[in-house]
Parts: sequence; structure tokens; C-alpha cells
Amino acid sequence: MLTERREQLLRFIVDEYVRSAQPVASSAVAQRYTLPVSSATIRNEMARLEDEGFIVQPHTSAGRVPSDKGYRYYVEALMRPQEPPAAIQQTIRHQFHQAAGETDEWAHLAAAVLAARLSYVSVVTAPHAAQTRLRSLQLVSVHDFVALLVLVLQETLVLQQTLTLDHPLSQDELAAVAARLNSLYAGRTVDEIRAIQMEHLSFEAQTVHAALDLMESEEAESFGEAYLEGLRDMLREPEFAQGDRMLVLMDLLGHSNLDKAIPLARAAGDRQVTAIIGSEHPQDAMQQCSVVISPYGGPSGLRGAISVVGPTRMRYSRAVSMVRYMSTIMEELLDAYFG
Amino acid sequence: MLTERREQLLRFIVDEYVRSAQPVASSAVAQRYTLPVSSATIRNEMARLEDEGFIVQPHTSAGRVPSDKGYRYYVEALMRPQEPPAAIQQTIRHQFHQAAGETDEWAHLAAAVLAARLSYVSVVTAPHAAQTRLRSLQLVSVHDFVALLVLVLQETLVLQQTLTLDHPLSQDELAAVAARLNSLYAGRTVDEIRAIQMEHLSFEAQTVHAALDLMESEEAESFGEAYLEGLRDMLREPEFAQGDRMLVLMDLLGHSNLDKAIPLARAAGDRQVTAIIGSEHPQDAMQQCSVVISPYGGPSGLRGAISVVGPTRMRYSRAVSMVRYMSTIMEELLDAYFG
DNA sequence: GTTAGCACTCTCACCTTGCGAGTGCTAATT
DNA sequence: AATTAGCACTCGCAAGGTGAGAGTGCTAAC
Repeated sequence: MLTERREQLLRFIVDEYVRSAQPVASSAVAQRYTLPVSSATIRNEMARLEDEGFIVQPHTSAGRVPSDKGYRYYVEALMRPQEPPAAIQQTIRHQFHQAAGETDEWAHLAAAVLAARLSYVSVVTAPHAAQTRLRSLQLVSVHDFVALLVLVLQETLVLQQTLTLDHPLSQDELAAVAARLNSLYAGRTVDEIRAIQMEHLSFEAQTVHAALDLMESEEAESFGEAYLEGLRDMLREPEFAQGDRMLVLMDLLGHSNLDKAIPLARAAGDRQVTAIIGSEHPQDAMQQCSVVISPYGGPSGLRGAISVVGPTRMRYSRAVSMVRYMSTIMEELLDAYFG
Repeated sequence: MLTERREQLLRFIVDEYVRSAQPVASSAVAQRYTLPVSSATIRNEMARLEDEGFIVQPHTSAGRVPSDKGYRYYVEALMRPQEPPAAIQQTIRHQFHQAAGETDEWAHLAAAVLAARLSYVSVVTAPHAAQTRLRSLQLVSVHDFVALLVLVLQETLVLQQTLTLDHPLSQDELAAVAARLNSLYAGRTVDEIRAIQMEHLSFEAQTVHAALDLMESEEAESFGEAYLEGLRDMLREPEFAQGDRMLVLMDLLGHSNLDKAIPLARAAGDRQVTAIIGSEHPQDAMQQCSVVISPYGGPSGLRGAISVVGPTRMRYSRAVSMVRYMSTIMEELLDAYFG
């Protein structure tokens, strides 16, 4: 809908504002602009862009700043996200290679890499299956009246809990119980385990009960553990220089509120990178921020989300390409290990 | 060394400044002071306290603020930390009771409780044994070429790692290997395992190798995982209102620098609550902050540290009593479970 | 040793002012 | 019809000025 020239102008304003964090003046454009036009012409075009809501003036004698609508247009039509440079891809792959064995570190690492590359806050949820299966169960004697229950769930998720015993049990006795329960329940879901009605000794019953509780509390989570990185770096952005700005943000990103701030669960729907820009976000406190988010998925219903939170004045191109790339990395890893 | 009255005065100044975050004026003291003396007398006494370095004036026409030396005197001689009120103790005990089974959540919970009660940053390291023993080892088949190694170390610490196999092994075969290795190595330390020279099948060797690596990397940590809570609340203190103040602090408290900010390891020496006030801290960036720290210990060489970081204008009395109380709670828990 | 009284100092909030930045408009130009 | 030079206009911002208020230190009297 925009003329070619206005598109170029908008692109320049966004790029320049993202770079400098200063309102962009017509003269600044005229100087570095490819087309040989004067600042007056730019001003006319800018006035049109402002009429249509793509840019705004903080005050009368200031340059222009992209509006959320302007960023939206930029993201949809103007930017061309490219794959990260080969050298960076290689570095990242190397980092994941080093951590190959520790599956539950992948999400953490992904968050760290994203935060380091973009200097924004990154939030990555660990892969998580909605309906999980018991792989195996183990009982370890801690001392006479305390035993440790270790549960291995689908896709290497390990949970643990100590049990207090009514009467002492030796390691051998514990092992026998574990073996029996494994033969009954290994490979089954919570519902299936519950459906199998069995006579149990009192300690067996206690163990099964604890195991079911653990599995259910795990399933109740709508997504896996979330790893948040890069807060410190992002707070360097001028947007957050004032004390209270970041307080609000930190409140929102606090673990208990994470899902309010970022639609991690919702993202599971559409299978691609999505940007939520400023006022498009339902949460008031997030209207100064943009979120770039992508789901990722692996075999057997494993799902997670990768996201970046930054100021609306975000390097969308880099953010989108990095999030997309990390999401493919995670899918590759999941496929390779559990495919 | 101070006269009775100057001590009382110093105590009042500290209490009042901690409460209001405003320099304390002589008239303010005169009004609420128990002794019937005029503000002029207070001024004279204040001048003496300032001469001796216990308080300072931010500028000529301002009240007085405690110096680090003043806080130090307050902590050593003036305050009388009391046990937390019975109601609060009960609440806390209840919270720990709820989490009784999850041993590795204790430190996390302790950090959360401390942060909530004090509104400062709390850092608690999980109990950690210098020389750890293998309790048991388990192998779980993930799919044909991937197995999960689960290690249970001394005192319910669970580690895991996936192994990539050269050739497919069934769950039964894996279990057989695990059983054999358990019979050989259960209950032994890294050194002892290494001393037992054995002929191993290639996969057995791989497993032992991975297990030793995991155990050693665990032992290499000079303290257990650190849980940090309460940053958001503390950033509300006026000391950190300016943007850059908190940036420095966040840098220091970032996971990689935690040990620079807080002498977690050193604390293991003296077995009591210690305060490090402002400039007493070796790290420049921490000279606006105070640290209250206490080690705690359990059976079989388990050690950890509980600490609180706040502004020098800290409620030392409450901080010391809470840290002390949490430390006894942790020791009780460790004793009850592993004693 | 204590206190009333007072002059003194310093900060802070408020206002004013001038400057610079950047625009919008108009009229001339291509 | 599009572009441009020119200019008046608006606005934010930093610098400087000012008065009030807070709080002290000192002195002299009690």
C-alpha cells in the first residue's frame, strides 16, 4: 500500500532508530539517503507516513520514531532475515556438541546463546511432553528410614523424591520392590498406571502413590522448565534506563509470571516464528517490549518454545533469524536423540 | 569505648536511618528520644560521634548517616538479634515440611523464604560434599543407540547423562551391566573406583568413564548449586534507584561471578553468622552493600552457605536472626534425613 | 554540662531564558 | 504535479538564578 519510496523511507527510519535510539530527522535521512532528494521532500513523505500511522513524533521539534504499526510493516514486508553467518552457526553447533549428553541443558544453553548473540532477554522452555510415560523407577536406600525414589520419564526426564519409611528396608528389599513395580508399570502413562488395580504392600503403595504424584505434577505443567537469560545485558538498553521501567519488567519475567508475559503455551499452535510488537501484547506492562517467539517440536509429542524479549526498538531481523535458527537446532537435537 | 548516651544515640541513628533512608537530624532525635535533652545537646554528641568516625554528614546542612564503622559497632555491640517470632517459625517449618521429600529443593526454598522475609537478595548454596560416594547407578534405554545413565550420589544427589552406544543394547542388557557395576562400585568414592582395576567390556568402560567424569565435575565445584532470590524486591530500595547501581550489582551476582561477590567458600571456616559491611568487602562493586552469611553443615561432610545481600543500610538485626535461623533449619533437616 | 538563639551553609525545587533542533508551510522552480 | 529553498514557528533542554527550608555550629547564658 505504500509507495516504493515511502517503504524505503520507513525502512531507513526503522534501521536508523534501532541503531541510534534517537528520533530520526529528515536531514539525517537526506544526507545518507541513496536517492538524491532534499530534506523538504523527505519531510513531506514523512508527514504522509505519520498520517497513516507508521511513524510518530515524540514532540513537535523532534524527528520521527517508528510506531508499533511501523515496526509491524517493517517485520512483515521490509526486512529480509538471513541465516546467521556460517562462522556463527559453526560456533553454536560446537557449543551444543559439547553439551550433547546433557539433554536437560539444551534449553538452558539455547537461552544462553540467544541472550549472548542478541543482548536481549531470552526465554526457552525445555522440551515437554503432555502425556508422559514412565520409563523406569529406582529405589535407593539413603539410610534405615529414608529411601530415594528416582523416576526416569519419557525422553530422559529424571525426577526424584525421598520417601520416609515406616520400618527399615535394606537396599536389596528396595531393589526387589523396584523390580516388581518396573515390571508392572514401565512404559505406561499416569492413566494406565492408575487403571491397573493391584494389591500392594504398604510400602509399594506408598511408592506408587509418590510416583504418580510426581508424574502428575510434571504433566500439570503446560510447558517445561523455562530458562531465562540476558536480563543484565538488556537492562543496558536506554529504554530501561529509568529505574521503574525495568522493575515492572522484572516482575513480569519473574518465574511465577512468565506465562503472563510470554504466550509460551499459545505459541505451540502455529509452527513458525512470530513477533508480538509493543501494544499488540495483551499485558500492559509489556507494551514497551516486543517478543519474538517460535515453538519447536520433536518426536513423541515433545514441545517447547524459544523466545526473545526486547524493546520494541528491536533488531527484528537478527532476532527472527536467530530464534528461527535455534529452533531448528533444537529440533535437530531432539530428532537425533529421540527420533 | 563510647559513653552510654552516645551508644544510645548511635543506635537511634542507625535504626532511624535504616527505617527512613533519610539522614537523621538532631531535632528528629530530640523529639522521639527517651532522655529529655534538647537538640543542641544531641548536636554536640553527634559532632563527637562524627569525629570518631561512626557517622558522617552527606553535606553541611544535612542530618547524619551511619558510616560503615558505625554499622560495624551497631552489629557488634548494639543490636540484639532475637529469634524470629514463633508464628513465623511455624510458617517456615511448615513450608519445609511440605517440601520434605525434595532434598535438592531445600536450598532453593531457603533462599525463597529468606528473600521473602527480608526483601533483600538471598544466596543459598545446596549442601555439598567434598568427597562424594556413589550410591547407585542405573542405565535406562532411550532407544536403540542412546541410553541414559543415572547416578545417585551420596545424600540423594542425582546426576544424569545420555550415552551414545556403538551397537544397540536392550533394556535387559543395560540392566545387567548396571547390576554388575553396582556390585563393584556402589558405596565407593572416585578415588576408590579408580583404584579398582578391572577388565571391562567396551560399553562398561564407557559407562564407568562417564560416571567418573560426572562425579569429578561434581566434586570440582567448591560449593553446591547456588540459589539466588529476591533481586526484584531489593531493587526497590532507594539505594538502587539509579540505573547503573543495580547494573553493577547484577553483573556481580550473575552466576559466573557469584563467588567473587560473596565469599561462600570462605564462610565454611568460622561456624557462625558473619556480617561484611560495605567497604569491608574486598570487591569494589560491593562496597555499597553488606553481606550477612552463615555456613551450615550436616553429617558426612555436607556443607553449604546461607547468605543475604542488601544495602549497607540493612536491617542487620532481622537479617542476622533470619540467616541464623535458616541455618539451624537446614542443619536440622540434614540431620533428620541423613544423620 | 546543658540549652536557647541565631547566623551560616547547603540542597532542592522552581522559574526563566536562550539556544538548537526540526518541523510545516508557502511560494518559487522544474 | 513534484520538488525545493526559505523562513517562521514550536518545543525540549540545559544553564543560570532565586528563594525557601533544613540543619548545623557556635556563642553566651543558665
